Amino acid sequence: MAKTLYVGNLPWSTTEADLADAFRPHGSVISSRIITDKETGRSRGFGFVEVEDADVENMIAAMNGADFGGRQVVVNEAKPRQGQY
DNA sequence: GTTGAGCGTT
Repeated sequence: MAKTLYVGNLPWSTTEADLADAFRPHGSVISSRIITDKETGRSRGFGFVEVEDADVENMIAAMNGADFGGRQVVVNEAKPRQGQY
């Protein structure tokens, strides 16, 4: 099983690989995604990380407020999206 | 060559 984490306050240059690298040591990362602007292609400054259900709490505790590229990232459980059930 | 509160694609 997996859950999705919302990651905000990211530097503009952050990539999905950077997210995965940062979260991997704290739990099982299924996938990572950076939200980019459809019109400009630039990063919106936030992303999502899909991790194992059992590691969600540990991931948030370990990464929420952590220093990432010089900025303190915000990590929370993502809101449910349309079409999940 | 910019910005900074906010929840994403099939």
